[in-house]
Amino acid sequence: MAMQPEILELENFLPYRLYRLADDVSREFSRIYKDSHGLTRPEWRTLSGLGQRGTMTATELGEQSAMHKTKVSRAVAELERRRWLTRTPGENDRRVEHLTLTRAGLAAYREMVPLAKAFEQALLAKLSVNERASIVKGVLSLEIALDRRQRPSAEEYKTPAGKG
Amino acid sequence: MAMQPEILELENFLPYRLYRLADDVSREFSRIYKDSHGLTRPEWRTLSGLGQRGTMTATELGEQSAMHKTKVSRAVAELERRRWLTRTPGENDRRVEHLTLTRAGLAAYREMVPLAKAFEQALLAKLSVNERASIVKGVLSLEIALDRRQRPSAEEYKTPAGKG
DNA sequence: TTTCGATGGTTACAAATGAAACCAATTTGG
DNA sequence: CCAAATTGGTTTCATTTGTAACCATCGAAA
Repeated sequence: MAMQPEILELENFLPYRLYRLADDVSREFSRIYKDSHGLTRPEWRTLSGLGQRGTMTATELGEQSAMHKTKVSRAVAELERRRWLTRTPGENDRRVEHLTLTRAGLAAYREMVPLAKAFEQALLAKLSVNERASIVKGVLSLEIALDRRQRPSAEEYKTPAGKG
Repeated sequence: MAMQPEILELENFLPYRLYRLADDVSREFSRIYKDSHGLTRPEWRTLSGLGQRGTMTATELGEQSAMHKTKVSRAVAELERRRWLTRTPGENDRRVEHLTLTRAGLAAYREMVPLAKAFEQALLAKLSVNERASIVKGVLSLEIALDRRQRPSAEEYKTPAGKG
């Protein structure tokens, strides 16, 4: 075996491929909230988190949607400015603020959820049944391996609107 | 079917999970080039690309490693400042610059490649054989679905881009 | 009570990023 | 040959991001 210097093939390097893939998907998806409402990703995640859970504090939001304190803080400030959410001081603990979507915020959320789901379905629809199973299983296993998994359910990725 | 407003579960939303996963992996991996040499990701990719292919122009580098012009430009400037690469004006076309790693740049590259490979192996080693197959297959299928796949093999890069 | 250390959240500052303007060399179409 | 459009690459400027410092409140301990 020749001792030629070891070469790393960037195009086949998993961290690079994952990043690139996620970035492409995310960029594509961002149209949904960026083009329609001019939201940033942290803002979208905030809206999404509150729409999903109803009420959270900034810290909880950060945990749920994997955002740093400062991102949460700024996103919340912007959504408040738009009057898409309100802050309610905690009764027991005055440091925390309970965040809730306003009617307007909820409306925006409800408008975007179907688009988001459609996006995901369209993406998965480009794959075969086996490939769908693979990406779901693969991603989940890596999440577990990194001990970063939040919720384990994978049942939802079965099939987009009919088999095949 | 109840008419409750549609909820999106962020934790199970593929674009979000992909992004988060890639971000975690990438952040973890960045120690290898950040902690040891203070490189940024664009700088690492530049080093990696040139180490792999030998010589490229800035445009080619951007294509290979999915970086915007400006990122390439700045990364190249920094690596040049470190004397890790040199620019050679194109003979036929004086707009382009052929970039090549210096001895020092190559040394850094050779030092980091085994670490990068070890990182990838360690990551994959946390998965079962089936899970490994799944993530590889799943990622590849999505790359293809997005039509973003680069070449899976470096065999085709043997020739240094001589026209025709 | 007072003090001290943690915690929730914001802000200040520096670095990284992207869009667009820009410069220079090159090609194209008269 | 020349003017316009193109291309390779850099720079400027505004935005986004992360780190760290910061303010206020809280909980525990003395």
